[in-house]
Amino acid sequence: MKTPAARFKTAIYEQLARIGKAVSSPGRLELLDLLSQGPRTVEMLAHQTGQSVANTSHHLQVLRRARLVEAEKAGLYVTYRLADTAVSTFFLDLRRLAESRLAEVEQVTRQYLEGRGALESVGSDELLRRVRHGDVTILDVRPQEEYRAGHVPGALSVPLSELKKRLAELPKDREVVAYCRGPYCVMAIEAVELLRKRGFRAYRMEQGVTDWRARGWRLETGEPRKGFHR
Amino acid sequence: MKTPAARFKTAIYEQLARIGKAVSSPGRLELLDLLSQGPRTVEMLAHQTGQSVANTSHHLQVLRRARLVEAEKAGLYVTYRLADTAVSTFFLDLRRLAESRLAEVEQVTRQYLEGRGALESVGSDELLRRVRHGDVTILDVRPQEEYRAGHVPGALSVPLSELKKRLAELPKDREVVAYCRGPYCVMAIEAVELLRKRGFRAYRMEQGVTDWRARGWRLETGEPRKGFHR
DNA sequence: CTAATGATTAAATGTACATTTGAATATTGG
DNA sequence: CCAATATTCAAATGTACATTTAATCATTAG
Repeated sequence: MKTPAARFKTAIYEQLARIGKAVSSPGRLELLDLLSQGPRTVEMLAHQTGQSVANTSHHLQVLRRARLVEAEKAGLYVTYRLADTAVSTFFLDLRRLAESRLAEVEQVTRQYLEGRGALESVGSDELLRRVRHGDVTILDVRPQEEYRAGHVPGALSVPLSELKKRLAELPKDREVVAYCRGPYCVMAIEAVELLRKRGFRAYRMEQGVTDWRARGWRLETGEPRKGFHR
Repeated sequence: MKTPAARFKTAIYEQLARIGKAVSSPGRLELLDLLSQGPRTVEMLAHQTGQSVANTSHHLQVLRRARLVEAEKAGLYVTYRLADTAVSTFFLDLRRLAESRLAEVEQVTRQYLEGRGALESVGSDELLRRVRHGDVTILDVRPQEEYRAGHVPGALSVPLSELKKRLAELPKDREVVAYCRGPYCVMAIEAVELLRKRGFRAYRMEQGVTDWRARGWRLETGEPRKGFHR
Protein backbone atom coordinates (compact mmCIF):
# COMPACT_ATOMS: atom_id res chain seq x y z
CA MET A 1 0.00 0.00 0.00
CA LYS A 2 1.43 3.36 -0.99
CA THR A 3 -0.93 6.07 -2.09
CA PRO A 4 -2.65 8.24 0.52
CA ALA A 5 -6.00 6.90 -0.67
CA ALA A 6 -4.87 3.34 -0.05
CA ARG A 7 -3.53 4.24 3.36
CA PHE A 8 -6.82 5.91 4.22
CA LYS A 9 -8.74 2.85 3.11
CA THR A 10 -6.67 0.49 5.25
CA ALA A 11 -6.88 2.82 8.24
CA ILE A 12 -10.68 2.85 8.04
CA TYR A 13 -11.07 -0.90 7.72
CA GLU A 14 -8.67 -1.33 10.62
CA GLN A 15 -10.94 0.81 12.73
CA LEU A 16 -13.99 -1.19 11.76
CA ALA A 17 -12.07 -4.35 12.58
CA ARG A 18 -11.53 -3.07 16.12
CA ILE A 19 -15.23 -3.53 16.71
CA GLY A 20 -15.16 -6.87 14.95
CA LYS A 21 -12.26 -8.13 17.04
CA ALA A 22 -14.02 -7.06 20.20
CA VAL A 23 -16.97 -9.32 19.38
CA SER A 24 -14.93 -12.20 17.99
CA SER A 25 -14.53 -14.08 21.25
CA PRO A 26 -17.28 -16.10 22.96
CA GLY A 27 -16.09 -14.93 26.35
CA ARG A 28 -16.35 -11.28 25.44
CA LEU A 29 -19.76 -11.74 23.90
CA GLU A 30 -20.96 -13.27 27.13
CA LEU A 31 -19.60 -10.28 29.02
CA LEU A 32 -21.39 -7.89 26.68
CA ASP A 33 -24.59 -9.85 27.09
CA LEU A 34 -24.35 -9.64 30.87
CA LEU A 35 -23.48 -5.97 30.76
CA SER A 36 -26.61 -5.39 28.66
CA GLN A 37 -28.54 -6.25 31.82
CA GLY A 38 -26.74 -3.56 33.76
CA PRO A 39 -23.38 -2.56 35.27
CA ARG A 40 -21.25 -5.17 36.98
CA THR A 41 -18.00 -5.42 38.89
CA VAL A 42 -15.18 -7.54 37.55
CA GLU A 43 -15.74 -10.07 40.27
CA MET A 44 -19.42 -10.45 39.48
CA LEU A 45 -18.70 -10.84 35.79
CA ALA A 46 -16.01 -13.41 36.45
CA HIS A 47 -18.31 -15.36 38.72
CA GLN A 48 -21.31 -15.22 36.41
CA THR A 49 -19.35 -16.24 33.33
CA GLY A 50 -17.23 -18.85 35.06
CA GLN A 51 -14.03 -17.24 33.83
CA SER A 52 -11.06 -16.44 36.03
CA VAL A 53 -10.89 -12.91 37.36
CA ALA A 54 -7.64 -12.15 35.55
CA ASN A 55 -9.01 -13.40 32.28
CA THR A 56 -12.23 -11.45 32.75
CA SER A 57 -10.26 -8.32 33.50
CA HIS A 58 -8.24 -8.84 30.37
CA HIS A 59 -11.28 -9.29 28.16
CA LEU A 60 -12.89 -6.24 29.68
CA GLN A 61 -9.92 -4.18 28.68
CA VAL A 62 -10.09 -5.41 25.15
CA LEU A 63 -13.70 -4.25 25.15
CA ARG A 64 -12.68 -0.98 26.69
CA ARG A 65 -10.01 -0.37 24.08
CA ALA A 66 -12.72 -0.85 21.46
CA ARG A 67 -14.77 1.71 23.47
CA LEU A 68 -17.67 -0.68 23.87
CA VAL A 69 -17.54 -0.55 27.67
CA GLU A 70 -16.51 1.95 30.30
CA ALA A 71 -15.02 1.39 33.74
CA GLU A 72 -15.36 3.37 36.91
CA LYS A 73 -13.59 2.70 40.16
CA ALA A 74 -15.53 3.12 43.37
CA GLY A 75 -13.68 2.02 46.48
CA LEU A 76 -12.23 -1.40 46.01
CA TYR A 77 -14.50 -2.26 43.12
CA VAL A 78 -14.27 -1.43 39.45
CA THR A 79 -17.67 -1.30 37.83
CA TYR A 80 -18.00 -1.88 34.12
CA ARG A 81 -20.93 -0.77 32.02
CA LEU A 82 -21.80 -0.57 28.34
CA ALA A 83 -20.48 2.66 26.87
CA ASP A 84 -23.72 3.36 25.06
CA THR A 85 -27.10 1.80 24.37
CA ALA A 86 -25.92 1.53 20.76
CA VAL A 87 -23.62 -1.26 21.95
CA SER A 88 -26.55 -3.22 23.28
CA THR A 89 -28.40 -2.65 20.01
CA PHE A 90 -25.40 -3.86 18.06
CA PHE A 91 -25.21 -6.98 20.17
CA LEU A 92 -28.84 -7.66 19.31
CA ASP A 93 -28.09 -7.07 15.62
CA LEU A 94 -25.26 -9.57 15.83
CA ARG A 95 -27.43 -12.07 17.65
CA ARG A 96 -30.19 -11.71 15.09
CA LEU A 97 -27.79 -12.16 12.21
CA ALA A 98 -26.41 -15.31 13.83
CA GLU A 99 -29.96 -16.59 14.34
CA SER A 100 -30.92 -15.95 10.74
CA ARG A 101 -27.72 -17.17 9.09
CA LEU A 102 -26.47 -19.97 11.32
CA ALA A 103 -28.83 -22.91 11.49
CA GLU A 104 -26.66 -24.23 14.31
CA VAL A 105 -28.09 -21.67 16.71
CA GLU A 106 -31.60 -23.05 16.42
CA GLN A 107 -30.30 -26.59 16.35
CA VAL A 108 -28.26 -26.22 19.53
CA THR A 109 -31.22 -24.58 21.24
CA ARG A 110 -33.64 -27.28 20.18
CA GLN A 111 -31.25 -29.97 21.35
CA TYR A 112 -30.94 -28.39 24.75
CA LEU A 113 -34.68 -27.94 25.17
CA GLU A 114 -35.42 -31.46 24.01
CA GLY A 115 -32.85 -32.79 26.43
CA ARG A 116 -34.89 -31.24 29.21
CA GLY A 117 -38.24 -32.28 27.83
CA ALA A 118 -39.22 -28.66 27.90
CA LEU A 119 -40.24 -27.93 24.35
CA GLU A 120 -41.83 -24.57 23.81
CA SER A 121 -45.46 -24.46 22.86
CA VAL A 122 -46.98 -21.00 22.84
CA GLY A 123 -46.34 -18.70 19.89
CA SER A 124 -44.17 -15.76 20.74
CA ASP A 125 -46.49 -13.00 19.47
CA GLU A 126 -49.52 -14.27 21.34
CA LEU A 127 -47.44 -14.67 24.49
CA LEU A 128 -46.08 -11.15 24.23
CA ARG A 129 -49.57 -9.79 23.73
CA ARG A 130 -50.78 -11.42 26.91
CA VAL A 131 -47.75 -10.27 28.85
CA ARG A 132 -48.26 -6.69 27.69
CA HIS A 133 -51.95 -6.77 28.61
CA GLY A 134 -51.22 -8.13 32.06
CA ASP A 135 -53.39 -11.18 31.46
CA VAL A 136 -50.83 -13.40 33.15
CA THR A 137 -48.57 -13.45 36.19
CA ILE A 138 -45.16 -12.28 34.98
CA LEU A 139 -42.08 -13.59 36.72
CA ASP A 140 -38.66 -11.99 36.44
CA VAL A 141 -36.37 -14.79 37.60
CA ARG A 142 -33.09 -12.89 37.29
CA PRO A 143 -31.09 -11.76 40.31
CA GLN A 144 -32.86 -8.95 42.09
CA GLU A 145 -30.30 -6.31 41.15
CA GLU A 146 -31.06 -6.85 37.48
CA TYR A 147 -34.77 -6.54 38.17
CA ARG A 148 -34.10 -3.24 39.87
CA ALA A 149 -32.12 -1.93 36.88
CA GLY A 150 -35.09 -2.53 34.60
CA HIS A 151 -37.93 -5.02 34.25
CA VAL A 152 -41.07 -5.73 32.29
CA PRO A 153 -43.92 -3.63 33.70
CA GLY A 154 -45.96 -5.57 36.21
CA ALA A 155 -43.41 -8.34 36.65
CA LEU A 156 -42.73 -9.88 40.04
CA SER A 157 -39.13 -10.33 41.09
CA VAL A 158 -38.59 -13.96 41.99
CA PRO A 159 -34.97 -14.96 41.42
CA LEU A 160 -34.65 -18.56 40.32
CA SER A 161 -32.81 -19.43 43.54
CA GLU A 162 -35.81 -18.35 45.61
CA LEU A 163 -38.56 -19.70 43.42
CA LYS A 164 -39.03 -22.95 45.31
CA LYS A 165 -39.56 -21.23 48.66
CA ARG A 166 -41.88 -18.64 47.22
CA LEU A 167 -44.20 -20.81 45.18
CA ALA A 168 -46.96 -20.14 47.68
CA GLU A 169 -46.98 -16.48 46.68
CA LEU A 170 -48.19 -17.33 43.20
CA PRO A 171 -51.87 -17.65 42.37
CA LYS A 172 -52.56 -21.11 41.00
CA ASP A 173 -55.48 -20.06 38.83
CA ARG A 174 -53.54 -17.73 36.54
CA GLU A 175 -51.07 -18.56 33.83
CA VAL A 176 -47.47 -17.78 34.70
CA VAL A 177 -44.92 -16.42 32.26
CA ALA A 178 -41.27 -16.42 33.27
CA TYR A 179 -38.48 -14.55 31.59
CA CYS A 180 -34.81 -13.82 32.25
CA ARG A 181 -32.00 -12.31 30.19
CA GLY A 182 -32.94 -13.31 26.70
CA PRO A 183 -33.55 -16.29 24.45
CA TYR A 184 -30.38 -18.12 25.50
CA CYS A 185 -30.66 -17.55 29.22
CA VAL A 186 -31.56 -20.79 30.93
CA MET A 187 -33.01 -19.46 34.16
CA ALA A 188 -36.50 -19.00 32.78
CA ILE A 189 -36.36 -22.47 31.24
CA GLU A 190 -35.57 -24.00 34.61
CA ALA A 191 -38.21 -21.89 36.31
CA VAL A 192 -40.89 -23.05 33.90
CA GLU A 193 -39.80 -26.62 34.40
CA LEU A 194 -40.20 -26.32 38.15
CA LEU A 195 -43.50 -24.48 37.89
CA ARG A 196 -45.00 -27.09 35.61
CA LYS A 197 -43.97 -29.87 37.96
CA ARG A 198 -45.87 -28.07 40.68
CA GLY A 199 -48.98 -27.84 38.60
CA PHE A 200 -48.77 -24.33 37.25
CA ARG A 201 -49.63 -23.47 33.69
CA ALA A 202 -46.23 -21.90 33.04
CA TYR A 203 -44.61 -20.59 29.87
CA ARG A 204 -41.32 -19.04 28.97
CA MET A 205 -41.01 -15.67 27.31
CA GLU A 206 -37.85 -15.73 25.21
CA GLN A 207 -37.37 -11.99 25.20
CA GLY A 208 -35.28 -10.33 27.85
CA VAL A 209 -35.37 -6.68 28.81
CA THR A 210 -32.96 -5.70 26.03
CA ASP A 211 -35.24 -7.27 23.41
CA TRP A 212 -38.18 -5.58 25.10
CA ARG A 213 -36.48 -2.21 24.99
CA ALA A 214 -35.40 -2.72 21.38
CA ARG A 215 -39.08 -2.99 20.44
CA GLY A 216 -39.59 0.43 21.91
CA TRP A 217 -41.61 -0.84 24.85
CA ARG A 218 -41.55 0.73 28.27
CA LEU A 219 -39.62 -0.77 31.17
CA GLU A 220 -40.10 -0.28 34.88
CA THR A 221 -37.25 0.28 37.30
CA GLY A 222 -36.91 0.16 41.04
CA GLU A 223 -37.59 -2.06 44.03
CA PRO A 224 -39.57 -5.27 43.84
CA ARG A 225 -43.16 -4.96 45.02
CA LYS A 226 -44.33 -7.08 47.90
CA GLY A 227 -46.95 -9.76 47.51
CA PHE A 228 -49.14 -10.59 44.53
CA HIS A 229 -49.10 -9.31 41.04
CA ARG A 230 -51.57 -6.46 40.48
CA MET B 1 -17.98 -26.27 32.21
CA LYS B 2 -20.05 -29.31 33.07
CA THR B 3 -23.79 -28.91 33.34
CA PRO B 4 -25.90 -29.13 30.19
CA ALA B 5 -26.96 -25.51 30.78
CA ALA B 6 -23.35 -24.39 30.81
CA ARG B 7 -22.60 -26.37 27.68
CA PHE B 8 -25.59 -24.83 25.97
CA LYS B 9 -24.44 -21.36 26.97
CA THR B 10 -20.94 -21.85 25.58
CA ALA B 11 -22.29 -23.39 22.40
CA ILE B 12 -24.48 -20.35 21.78
CA TYR B 13 -21.75 -17.80 22.40
CA GLU B 14 -19.45 -19.79 20.15
CA GLN B 15 -21.99 -19.46 17.38
CA LEU B 16 -22.30 -15.73 17.88
CA ALA B 17 -18.52 -15.50 17.84
CA ARG B 18 -18.48 -17.09 14.38
CA ILE B 19 -20.07 -13.92 13.07
CA GLY B 20 -17.72 -11.79 15.16
CA LYS B 21 -14.65 -13.62 13.89
CA ALA B 22 -15.81 -13.18 10.33
CA VAL B 23 -15.82 -9.40 10.74
CA SER B 24 -12.69 -9.18 12.86
CA SER B 25 -10.25 -8.74 9.99
CA PRO B 26 -9.79 -5.55 7.97
CA GLY B 27 -9.33 -7.56 4.80
CA ARG B 28 -12.60 -9.41 5.23
CA LEU B 29 -14.48 -6.24 6.03
CA GLU B 30 -13.24 -4.73 2.81
CA LEU B 31 -14.44 -7.80 0.94
CA LEU B 32 -17.87 -7.51 2.55
CA ASP B 33 -18.00 -3.84 1.70
CA LEU B 34 -17.22 -4.56 -1.94
CA LEU B 35 -19.69 -7.43 -2.07
CA SER B 36 -22.35 -5.03 -0.77
CA GLN B 37 -22.07 -3.31 -4.14
CA GLY B 38 -22.79 -6.54 -5.96
CA PRO B 39 -21.39 -10.00 -6.81
CA ARG B 40 -17.74 -10.36 -7.74
CA THR B 41 -15.31 -13.03 -8.84
CA VAL B 42 -12.33 -13.91 -6.68
CA GLU B 43 -10.02 -12.28 -9.16
CA MET B 44 -11.92 -9.01 -9.17
CA LEU B 45 -12.03 -8.94 -5.38
CA ALA B 46 -8.32 -9.66 -5.15
CA HIS B 47 -7.55 -6.93 -7.63
CA GLN B 48 -9.83 -4.34 -6.06
CA THR B 49 -8.58 -4.95 -2.53
CA GLY B 50 -4.94 -5.32 -3.46
CA GLN B 51 -4.73 -8.69 -1.74
CA SER B 52 -3.23 -11.79 -3.33
CA VAL B 53 -5.66 -14.16 -4.97
CA ALA B 54 -4.81 -16.98 -2.58
CA ASN B 55 -5.32 -14.78 0.44
CA THR B 56 -8.58 -13.42 -0.94
CA SER B 57 -9.81 -16.93 -1.59
CA HIS B 58 -8.91 -17.88 1.95
CA HIS B 59 -10.77 -14.94 3.47
CA LEU B 60 -13.79 -15.62 1.30
CA GLN B 61 -13.97 -19.11 2.68
CA VAL B 62 -13.87 -17.84 6.21
CA LEU B 63 -16.82 -15.63 5.29
CA ARG B 64 -18.52 -18.56 3.65
CA ARG B 65 -18.09 -20.76 6.69
CA ALA B 66 -19.79 -18.02 8.71
CA ARG B 67 -22.55 -18.12 6.03
CA LEU B 68 -22.18 -14.44 5.27
CA VAL B 69 -21.37 -15.03 1.61
CA GLU B 70 -22.23 -17.62 -1.00
CA ALA B 71 -20.20 -18.85 -3.96
CA GLU B 72 -21.26 -20.10 -7.33
CA LYS B 73 -19.03 -21.47 -10.03
CA ALA B 74 -19.73 -20.52 -13.62
CA GLY B 75 -17.17 -21.71 -16.10
CA LEU B 76 -13.71 -20.72 -14.99
CA TYR B 77 -14.95 -18.13 -12.54
CA VAL B 78 -16.28 -18.42 -9.02
CA THR B 79 -18.65 -15.61 -8.20
CA TYR B 80 -19.17 -14.61 -4.60
CA ARG B 81 -22.15 -12.67 -3.30
CA LEU B 82 -23.59 -11.69 0.05
CA ALA B 83 -25.75 -14.48 1.39
CA ASP B 84 -28.53 -12.10 2.40
CA THR B 85 -29.32 -8.40 2.50
CA ALA B 86 -29.22 -8.78 6.28
CA VAL B 87 -25.45 -9.12 5.94
CA SER B 88 -25.24 -5.76 4.24
CA THR B 89 -27.43 -4.25 6.94
CA PHE B 90 -25.21 -5.73 9.62
CA PHE B 91 -22.15 -4.28 7.95
CA LEU B 92 -23.81 -0.87 8.09
CA ASP B 93 -24.67 -1.42 11.76
CA LEU B 94 -21.03 -2.23 12.44
CA ARG B 95 -19.86 0.80 10.51
CA ARG B 96 -22.24 3.07 12.34
CA LEU B 97 -21.16 1.73 15.70
CA ALA B 98 -17.52 2.30 14.79
CA GLU B 99 -18.37 5.83 13.67
CA SER B 100 -20.19 6.63 16.87
CA ARG B 101 -17.78 4.96 19.31
CA LEU B 102 -14.36 5.37 17.70
CA ALA B 103 -13.28 8.97 17.36
CA GLU B 104 -10.40 7.70 15.23
CA VAL B 105 -12.73 7.08 12.32
CA GLU B 106 -13.67 10.74 12.00
CA GLN B 107 -10.12 11.78 12.74
CA VAL B 108 -8.59 9.59 10.05
CA THR B 109 -11.18 10.80 7.57
CA ARG B 110 -10.61 14.45 8.37
CA GLN B 111 -6.88 13.99 8.05
CA TYR B 112 -7.25 12.45 4.65
CA LEU B 113 -9.61 15.11 3.40
CA GLU B 114 -7.46 17.93 4.73
CA GLY B 115 -4.42 16.39 3.08
CA ARG B 116 -6.24 16.80 -0.21
CA GLY B 117 -7.58 20.25 0.53
CA ALA B 118 -11.00 18.88 -0.18
CA LEU B 119 -12.91 19.62 2.97
CA GLU B 120 -16.61 19.00 2.79
CA SER B 121 -18.93 21.94 2.92
CA VAL B 122 -22.56 21.12 2.24
CA GLY B 123 -24.65 19.56 5.00
CA SER B 124 -25.61 16.02 4.33
CA ASP B 125 -29.40 16.36 4.75
CA GLU B 126 -29.70 19.33 2.45
CA LEU B 127 -27.55 17.58 -0.14
CA LEU B 128 -29.63 14.42 0.02
CA ARG B 129 -32.80 16.46 -0.40
CA ARG B 130 -31.50 18.05 -3.55
CA VAL B 131 -30.30 14.73 -4.91
CA ARG B 132 -33.69 13.16 -4.30
CA HIS B 133 -35.51 16.03 -5.96
CA GLY B 134 -33.28 15.87 -9.01
CA ASP B 135 -32.19 19.49 -8.56
CA VAL B 136 -28.61 18.57 -9.42
CA THR B 137 -26.65 16.46 -11.87
CA ILE B 138 -25.93 13.18 -10.10
CA LEU B 139 -22.78 11.31 -10.99
CA ASP B 140 -22.19 7.66 -10.15
CA VAL B 141 -18.42 7.35 -10.49
CA ARG B 142 -18.15 3.65 -9.68
CA PRO B 143 -17.27 1.06 -12.32
CA GLN B 144 -20.13 0.61 -14.72
CA GLU B 145 -21.00 -2.90 -13.58
CA GLU B 146 -21.78 -1.56 -10.11
CA TYR B 147 -23.97 1.14 -11.60
CA ARG B 148 -25.88 -1.55 -13.47
CA ALA B 149 -26.45 -3.56 -10.29
CA GLY B 150 -28.14 -0.59 -8.65
CA HIS B 151 -27.81 3.19 -8.61
CA VAL B 152 -29.44 6.33 -7.33
CA PRO B 153 -32.42 7.21 -9.55
CA GLY B 154 -31.46 9.73 -12.18
CA ALA B 155 -27.73 9.28 -11.77
CA LEU B 156 -25.39 9.28 -14.75
CA SER B 157 -22.79 6.54 -14.94
CA VAL B 158 -19.39 8.16 -15.31
CA PRO B 159 -16.68 5.91 -13.89
CA LEU B 160 -13.85 7.92 -12.36
CA SER B 161 -11.44 6.61 -14.97
CA GLU B 162 -13.54 8.13 -17.76
CA LEU B 163 -14.47 11.36 -16.07
CA LYS B 164 -11.74 13.45 -17.65
CA LYS B 165 -12.71 12.49 -21.19
CA ARG B 166 -16.39 12.97 -20.58
CA LEU B 167 -16.39 16.33 -18.85
CA ALA B 168 -17.92 17.87 -21.95
CA GLU B 169 -21.09 15.84 -21.39
CA LEU B 170 -21.85 17.68 -18.18
CA PRO B 171 -23.84 20.91 -18.13
CA LYS B 172 -21.76 23.65 -16.57
CA ASP B 173 -24.69 25.59 -15.21
CA ARG B 174 -25.94 22.93 -12.80
CA GLU B 175 -24.46 21.75 -9.56
CA VAL B 176 -22.90 18.30 -9.72
CA VAL B 177 -23.07 15.74 -6.95
CA ALA B 178 -20.79 12.70 -7.16
CA TYR B 179 -21.09 9.53 -5.12
CA CYS B 180 -19.47 6.12 -5.06
CA ARG B 181 -19.50 3.18 -2.64
CA GLY B 182 -19.99 4.92 0.66
CA PRO B 183 -18.44 7.42 3.05
CA TYR B 184 -14.98 5.85 2.92
CA CYS B 185 -14.79 5.32 -0.81
CA VAL B 186 -12.34 7.77 -2.33
CA MET B 187 -13.52 7.80 -5.92
CA ALA B 188 -16.16 10.47 -5.36
CA ILE B 189 -13.64 12.59 -3.48
CA GLU B 190 -11.25 12.48 -6.41
CA ALA B 191 -14.06 13.15 -8.86
CA VAL B 192 -15.15 16.26 -6.96
CA GLU B 193 -11.56 17.44 -6.81
CA LEU B 194 -11.24 17.18 -10.58
CA LEU B 195 -14.62 18.76 -11.24
CA ARG B 196 -13.87 21.75 -9.04
CA LYS B 197 -10.56 22.31 -10.80
CA ARG B 198 -12.49 22.45 -14.06
CA GLY B 199 -14.88 25.05 -12.72
CA PHE B 200 -17.84 22.93 -11.75
CA ARG B 201 -19.76 23.52 -8.56
CA ALA B 202 -19.26 19.94 -7.40
CA TYR B 203 -20.08 18.21 -4.11
CA ARG B 204 -19.65 14.77 -2.71
CA MET B 205 -22.51 12.70 -1.39
CA GLU B 206 -21.15 10.44 1.34
CA GLN B 207 -23.87 7.86 1.04
CA GLY B 208 -23.46 4.90 -1.27
CA VAL B 209 -26.22 2.72 -2.62
CA THR B 210 -26.24 0.51 0.48
CA ASP B 211 -26.83 3.54 2.70
CA TRP B 212 -29.47 4.73 0.25
CA ARG B 213 -31.24 1.39 0.34
CA ALA B 214 -30.98 1.23 4.13
CA ARG B 215 -33.03 4.43 4.30
CA GLY B 216 -35.74 2.65 2.40
CA TRP B 217 -35.24 4.70 -0.75
CA ARG B 218 -35.71 3.33 -4.23
CA LEU B 219 -32.81 2.35 -6.47
CA GLU B 220 -32.69 2.05 -10.23
CA THR B 221 -31.03 -0.83 -12.04
CA GLY B 222 -29.92 -1.42 -15.58
CA GLU B 223 -27.89 0.08 -18.38
CA PRO B 224 -26.50 3.60 -18.26
CA ARG B 225 -28.49 6.19 -20.19
CA LYS B 226 -26.86 8.06 -23.03
CA GLY B 227 -26.25 11.77 -22.91
CA PHE B 228 -27.48 14.32 -20.40
CA HIS B 229 -29.26 13.90 -17.17
CA ARG B 230 -33.02 14.30 -17.50
C1' DC C 1 -4.98 -34.25 -25.49
C1' DT C 2 -2.67 -29.97 -24.25
C1' DA C 3 -2.16 -25.33 -22.84
C1' DA C 4 -3.99 -21.60 -20.46
C1' DT C 5 -6.55 -19.65 -16.95
C1' DG C 6 -9.10 -19.19 -12.44
C1' DA C 7 -9.52 -20.89 -7.98
C1' DT C 8 -8.36 -23.72 -4.14
C1' DT C 9 -5.30 -26.20 -1.23
C1' DA C 10 -1.05 -27.44 1.55
C1' DA C 11 2.88 -26.28 3.74
C1' DA C 12 5.46 -22.98 6.06
C1' DT C 13 6.23 -18.70 8.42
C1' DG C 14 5.63 -15.18 11.69
C1' DT C 15 2.30 -12.76 14.48
C1' DA C 16 -1.49 -12.19 17.48
C1' DC C 17 -4.45 -14.00 20.96
C1' DA C 18 -6.51 -16.52 25.17
C1' DT C 19 -5.49 -18.22 29.29
C1' DT C 20 -3.04 -19.26 33.58
C1' DT C 21 0.04 -18.17 37.30
C1' DG C 22 1.99 -15.22 40.44
C1' DA C 23 3.41 -10.71 41.53
C1' DA C 24 2.18 -5.83 41.93
C1' DT C 25 -0.98 -2.02 42.81
C1' DA C 26 -4.65 0.40 45.06
C1' DT C 27 -8.07 1.04 48.51
C1' DT C 28 -10.25 0.39 52.84
C1' DG C 29 -10.71 -0.91 57.77
C1' DG C 30 -8.48 -1.74 61.86
C1' DC D 1 1.24 1.20 59.51
C1' DC D 2 -0.71 -3.46 58.55
C1' DA D 3 -3.82 -6.79 56.74
C1' DA D 4 -7.42 -7.86 53.64
C1' DT D 5 -9.50 -7.45 49.34
C1' DA D 6 -10.32 -6.19 44.34
C1' DT D 7 -8.16 -5.49 40.31
C1' DT D 8 -4.50 -5.18 37.08
C1' DC D 9 -0.08 -6.33 35.17
C1' DA D 10 3.83 -9.31 33.46
C1' DA D 11 5.53 -13.36 32.03
C1' DA D 12 4.87 -17.68 29.99
C1' DT D 13 2.32 -21.08 27.53
C1' DG D 14 -0.04 -23.11 23.73
C1' DT D 15 -3.25 -22.23 20.04
C1' DA D 16 -5.21 -19.89 16.26
C1' DC D 17 -4.71 -16.84 12.44
C1' DA D 18 -2.95 -14.13 8.21
C1' DT D 19 -0.11 -14.37 4.60
C1' DT D 20 3.01 -16.16 1.08
C1' DT D 21 4.68 -19.64 -2.06
C1' DA D 22 4.13 -23.44 -4.76
C1' DA D 23 1.51 -27.20 -6.10
C1' DT D 24 -2.99 -28.91 -7.49
C1' DC D 25 -7.58 -29.06 -9.38
C1' DA D 26 -11.18 -27.67 -12.74
C1' DT D 27 -12.74 -25.76 -16.89
C1' DT D 28 -12.43 -24.16 -21.44
C1' DA D 29 -10.27 -23.22 -26.02
C1' DG D 30 -7.53 -24.90 -29.44
